[in-house]
Parts: sequence; C-alpha cells; structure tokens
Amino acid sequence: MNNLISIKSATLSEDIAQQLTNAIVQGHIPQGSKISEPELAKQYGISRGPLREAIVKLEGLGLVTRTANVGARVIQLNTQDMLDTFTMREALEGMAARLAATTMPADEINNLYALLDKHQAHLDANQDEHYVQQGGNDDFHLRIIHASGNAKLIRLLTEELYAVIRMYRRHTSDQRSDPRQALREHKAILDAIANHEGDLAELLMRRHISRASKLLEQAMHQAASAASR
Amino acid sequence: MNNLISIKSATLSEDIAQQLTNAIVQGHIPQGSKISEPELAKQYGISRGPLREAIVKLEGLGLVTRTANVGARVIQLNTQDMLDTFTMREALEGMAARLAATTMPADEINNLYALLDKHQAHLDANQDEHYVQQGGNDDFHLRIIHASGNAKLIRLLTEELYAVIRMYRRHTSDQRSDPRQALREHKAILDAIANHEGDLAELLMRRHISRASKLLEQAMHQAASAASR
DNA sequence: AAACAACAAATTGTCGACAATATAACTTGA
DNA sequence: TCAAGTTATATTGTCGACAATTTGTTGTTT
Repeated sequence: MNNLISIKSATLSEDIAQQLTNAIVQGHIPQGSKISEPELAKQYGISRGPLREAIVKLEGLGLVTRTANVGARVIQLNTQDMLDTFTMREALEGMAARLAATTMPADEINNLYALLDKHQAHLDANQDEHYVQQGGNDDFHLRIIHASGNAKLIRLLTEELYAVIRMYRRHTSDQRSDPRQALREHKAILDAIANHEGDLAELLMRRHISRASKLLEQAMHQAASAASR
Repeated sequence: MNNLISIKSATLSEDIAQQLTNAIVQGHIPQGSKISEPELAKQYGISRGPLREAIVKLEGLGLVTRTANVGARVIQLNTQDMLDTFTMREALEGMAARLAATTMPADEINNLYALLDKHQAHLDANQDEHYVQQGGNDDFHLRIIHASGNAKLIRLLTEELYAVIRMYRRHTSDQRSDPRQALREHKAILDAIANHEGDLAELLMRRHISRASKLLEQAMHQAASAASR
C-alpha cells in the first residue's frame, strides 16, 4: 500500500525518511506508536536496510526515540518538551533576527513588507484567516532565518527543529492565536530589521515566540483537561 | 586493525558511531578525507550495514557530508563555518546561562565555585595550564548547560554541537587564549547565576563565547597564512 | 490465585551477495 | 596532443537470510 505519492529522489532511504517525516508530522502515524520495521517495509515496498537508515535519520530529527533491541517509537508530545523546544527556538530565531538586521538586503526587506501587506489585506477582507495563520506565519519566519546568512543556523532551524515545531502546531488546533496581533508583531520585527536595530529585532522576535509558546501551552493544557474529562 | 579499544555497547552501530566520532574529532581521520565503506568495514571488522547507519548518524551530527551514490566526506574546517557554529553556540549557551540563573540549586553553585577555585589554584601554581584550558573549560560550560534543566537544549549542545566545537578547538592550537582572563569571565558568569540575574548571566556568557570565537578566528587565519607561506 | 520458570513467537541487529551508479582507465578520432 | 566516447573497475545502494534479543505464552509450583 504505497499510501503517499513517491517523491522521486536519488536514494530510497531519503525518500522514506521524507515520507515518514510527513506521516509523523501530519499524524498519519500516531504519536507514541511503535515503528514496526517489517510492517513499514512491507507498506512501502522496500527492504529493511534503507528503512533503518531512515529511522536513524528521524532519531536525529527528534521525531522518534530508539531503544536497542526494542525498536523505535514516535515521540509523545507533551507540554514540557514543547516549552523546551520553543525556548531553544526563541534563542535561535532571536539570534537570526539580530543577524538579519545587519545582513538582509533592501529588496528582500521590501518583499517582506509586501508579504505582510498581503496578510493585512487577507485579514481586512476577513477571508482565509487560516492561510495567514499557517503558511503565512511560517513564510515570514523562514525568510528571516534565511536572511541571517548563517548556514548552520539555517540548517538547524529549518531542517531539524521545524519538523517538531510544525508537529506541535498541527496537533494543537491553536484557535486561541490572534492573527492580527501576530501580524502587528511581525511588522514591528521587520521595522527593527529595516532600521538595522539588531538588539531590538532580537528582543521583539523573542517576545513574539515566547507569546506563541504561552498560547500553545494554554491550548495543550485545555486539550489535556478536556481529554481527561 | 582494531585501532581503538572497543567500548562495549548494546549495538555495533552505536559503537562504530562513537569510535568514528572520536577518530574524526581527534584527527585520526583527516578532515576532508573520503569515508570508504569497504575499507572502514574491514578495519573495524564489521559489515557495511551498521557502518552505514553510523555514517548516517555522523551526518546528523554535522561531522560528515554525504552525497548520494558518491559517499561521505569528513567536513572541512573553515573560518566561516566556525564563526557560524559559535554564533549558534552563543545564542544557545547564553540561553542556558539565563535559565541556569533561576534553576541552578545552591549546592551546585557552590560546587562550581569550588571548581573555579581549583582552576585558580592550578593557575597560581603555574602548573597544568593546559588542564584548565581544555578539560576545565568544558566542565564549567557543560555544568551550566545541564543546570538549565532544558532537556532539548542539553541534548543539542552536548550531543550534537560539542563534537564539532571540540574539533575546532583541537585543530587550532589556541595558544592565544588567556586562561586567567577566561577564569575571570567564568567567575563573573557564576556570580550572575548565583545572584539569579538571568539577563546578566546571558549577556556575560555571550560575551565570553564571542571572545573565544574571535580568538579562534585569529588563530585560524594565522594558521592559514602560515600554511600558504 | 499469584509468582516464577521455561518455552515459543516475533522483532531487531548483522551479514554477505547482487544491482545501480559513479569514477578511472583506455581507446579512438580529430 | 588533446578531446570525447567507451569500456572497465570500484563504490554505493538495496535486498533477502540468518543470529541475537526481547516479548508474549504456557505450564508449574507454592
């Protein structure tokens, strides 16, 4: 049962790693569930060799935990890990914003202003709030990260951390978040970057992420208490 | 040729990953060199299966880069990557120091003061400067990281980043560094933590790492110009 | 009935062999 | 002599099978 369109890639191992990542982030493989090598190998129609390499990769991404001679399990989302992850994100994206304040070229700044204007228009028309919340939000953050010019930082944030972050956001329908407030904060951050105020950009980015983290925490607690009722 | 004492571990793959990490960090496998799977498998007396899993793990640690159908190469140290890495470290350890300022228990603070006193004594006796520089330095930093209480941060810094950091320090004999100055800075950081001044602790830790980074940069430039002469 | 021991089944870890791809060596033509 | 094309070699990617370990089951004993 090849349940996902197979993205052509150089090697089977990469393909599977990508597909497994998506499957986990989107919840097709539920959190806390065991990864059965024979079962998955049969599902994807491959042997266990490349599958195991993919699982090792996922372990590096922090999406699964492995125990010798026992196997791999999808991570179990919980509030503490979320807070820990977002604290790291705060430090790293704060630094990215600081760097971007000195390295982001003028035209890219204008592009980002245009992006925020588009978000504003979407919100004013009261259409597609969800778009601004999800894709738009990521877009803004990713482009600041890339503007940092720090290759290591870019790789860590976009390739390693963001899988888990997206997982947390997807699994907690954060209806609490106020897109208009987020947009205001984005604008303030961009202003600081445009003015080359690194200190301020870092401070604002940290606050912005910290606030998102607190909202997520509330949502998770609410979900947890609802589940236990 | 089993050239390293084999550390007993649950799985061959883990063993090999550990041994390869050491071999790379200590330069037994030179930077930029190609990783030949058949050759290494023969050297360690294992098959290519677990070896490949180990290599995938090393790729996650950023110690090797892999290209499909071509193979793995040990990373090539260069100034830009070093600066990028230390910038990340600055952000992350700065955050760790901030967190430690509110979470580190009193007795652990005392332990760290005792550690610094020991370093001071070593320096005053003019003996074993090297010890203070290498092992002692890491000790201090690692214990602050652990005191942060942030499991994700601890894992990232100690298991992923520090391999590369140690590699940079080892390959550039940083005789420039002034152990006494470093010790003063350590003391100031610890004072801030003891006083629960998170802002200050973060600021000082950042400066401390930034300074180390600049010294390393000078050492690398000097080494580079000496090599081209 | 509960706890423990012995056994059975299934899963993970490891291996050697084959297929696919890339690199090196060689040949041919201008 | 050099360039391009072709063959040969070596290395990586993948597979199926076996060994080692864990987990689940059954049976026995107190």
